[in-house]
Amino acid sequence: MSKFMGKVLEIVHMIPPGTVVSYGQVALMAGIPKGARFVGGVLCFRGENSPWWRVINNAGLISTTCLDHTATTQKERLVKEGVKVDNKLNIDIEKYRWRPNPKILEKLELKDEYIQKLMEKYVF
DNA sequence: GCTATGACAAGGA
DNA sequence: CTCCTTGCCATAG
Repeated sequence: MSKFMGKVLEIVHMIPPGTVVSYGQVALMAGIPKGARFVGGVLCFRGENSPWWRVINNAGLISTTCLDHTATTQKERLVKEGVKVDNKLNIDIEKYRWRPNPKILEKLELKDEYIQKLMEKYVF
């Protein structure tokens, strides 16, 4: 397991139940500002032991194509945690988005510029 | 080291 | 919001 894979999984494990994050957010927190696509690959390959269903795209839609983790399964898991998902797999991401504490960001040993972007984009 | 690939993102229409 | 195009990154082989 490479260091980025570990980082991504580590972050996914931190996501609290009932909240969701976008691939781009996870990628940014992992130190890969534009590696959103890579996040999906990691979740498909190593998603068995991670809450992969709390990760959706920035448009608030479930977009999994992984045969082992179907969209319907993801929807059910989210609904079970209290997240509303309509028939079109649409989620009010801004309402359920996870806003990580500064302590967590600090723990990830992120560069200041990444923290700045996270604060501007998601927390602030 | 190079190419192809993927559960994406951002910007324009 | 939807649809299309372009750019991205790390990984696998």
